[in-house]
Amino acid sequence: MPVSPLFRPIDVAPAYQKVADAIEREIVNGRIKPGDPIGTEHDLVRQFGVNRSTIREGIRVLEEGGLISRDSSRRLHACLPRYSKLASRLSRALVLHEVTFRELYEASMTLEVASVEGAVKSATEENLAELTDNLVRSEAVVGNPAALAECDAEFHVLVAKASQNRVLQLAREPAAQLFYPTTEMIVTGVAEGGPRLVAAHGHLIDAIRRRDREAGVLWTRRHLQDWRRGFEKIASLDRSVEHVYMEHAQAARRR
Amino acid sequence: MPVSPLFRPIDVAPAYQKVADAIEREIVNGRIKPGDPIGTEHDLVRQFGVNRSTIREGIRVLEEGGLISRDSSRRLHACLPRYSKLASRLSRALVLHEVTFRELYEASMTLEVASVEGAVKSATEENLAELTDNLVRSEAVVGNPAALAECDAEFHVLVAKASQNRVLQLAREPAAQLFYPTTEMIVTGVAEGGPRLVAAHGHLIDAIRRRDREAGVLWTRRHLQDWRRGFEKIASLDRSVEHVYMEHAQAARRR
DNA sequence: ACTCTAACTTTGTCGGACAAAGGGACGGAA
DNA sequence: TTCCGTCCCTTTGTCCGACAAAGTTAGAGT
Repeated sequence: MPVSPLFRPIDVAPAYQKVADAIEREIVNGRIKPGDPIGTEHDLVRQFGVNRSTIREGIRVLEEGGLISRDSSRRLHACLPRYSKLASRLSRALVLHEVTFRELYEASMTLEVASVEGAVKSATEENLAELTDNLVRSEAVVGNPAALAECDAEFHVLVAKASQNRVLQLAREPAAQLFYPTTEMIVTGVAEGGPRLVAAHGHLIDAIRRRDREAGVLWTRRHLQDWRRGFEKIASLDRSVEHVYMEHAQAARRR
Repeated sequence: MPVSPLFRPIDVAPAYQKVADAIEREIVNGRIKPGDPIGTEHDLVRQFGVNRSTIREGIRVLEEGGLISRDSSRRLHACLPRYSKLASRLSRALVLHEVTFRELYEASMTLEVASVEGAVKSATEENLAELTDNLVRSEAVVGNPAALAECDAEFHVLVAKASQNRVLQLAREPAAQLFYPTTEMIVTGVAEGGPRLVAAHGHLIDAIRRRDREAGVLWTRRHLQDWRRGFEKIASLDRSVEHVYMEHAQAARRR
């Protein structure tokens, strides 16, 4: 028969984990706000009553999670986790899970269409200015695949931003980090790829400005189908994403 | 004038970071496969030629990133990052960014509909069996809000799994981790909420089995609109997600 | 008030140490 | 021979103390 619950389960966890959890709690529940200083390692040693090595292990955990970081003088402070850094963790995981380009393509078809729909509904003048600026820069580098691919990635980040939906912004980022690097390969291999890409961006901006949902969705679909056609000229959609693409994500994380 | 590029930039990073990067590279590019042992801390001390404290800090970074973990005997081995753990990082970030329930709702409307469409197209018999099993368990706890909310969360994970699209699975998880805990509050406060939820699940399984895309989309929309109506009885959609919901995510992470 | 320097702090790394827990080997019992 | 218990070794988590490099602060001098 079950004994009466005289004792609560004891929280048994390594000290460094408890340190990390304690600091995380204070940040997540808002008692420590982003930007607030955390104190020196020595402070934490005194407060938690554990050794500095233990504190440092706890700090590493939080740092990797993006909850705290070190400023120019290496002092600790809480901070807002950055989407691109978090997303690169996810990209890495997707690579390890050996997802296929088909999965990437189909998920992106959903996520990018939703982004554009959001942008059509909610884009501000500032968003449109950013997008237009991006378009101008894209046109200038249409013959340079690496630079154009980078512009393309930025363009879609800006579209997602224009949707004013941060959940969507975050949800699309991991796939995008793996998806858009291939753009470089495609516009390198397919001559008309660059101009088509830039033209599609132009139509998309236009649709967003005119708040024309139909057109936005249509051009997003076309844009992605272009990608697909280009990609299928160089590889099968059922190939899994390989580690080479991670180099982009890693570079983005450090940036 | 620019000097000729005689020297490459020196990679200046803390030793623990280099240790983490080196191990990460081996895992991501496949030379160390998930499940492979990493060796003891002492081994790594010898291989990298740095102090054990330094090795340990590097290990914490990788552990937090989900790339390595310790088995029952605390030995290190590479592993496939788990979606729920990664997603809880993202949920945490969303809370810190103070996203609103409206953002969560609108993003989920997209993500869950896409999941169901994928499930309608690709669900296997095994997927259907899992879903049906979940339904049976849900019916058994329809009067218990906490247990029902848990079943609901699991149901939608299973639907995403049935889509066979791991990118989508991962993309929807962060929003879901914040979204579904509210279910408990809703079915507690709204008497007919529980039965309606279970009924919707039943219709969804039916649609997936019949490969009826229209019905799948319809019932997903209804299901989410039910959530919305229920939620608006207890709070505004424009309220931001608060830290209390993180407790669920934290519990899920440790599980 | 401004600048330059010297003293102090903080971080990153190192070396060694020890208790607790687990794994493995060895020997004895069934 | 196979099973089981004990002893030893390894590994991890934690602690202590130390030091160089880089940054910060305070104070002296102009």
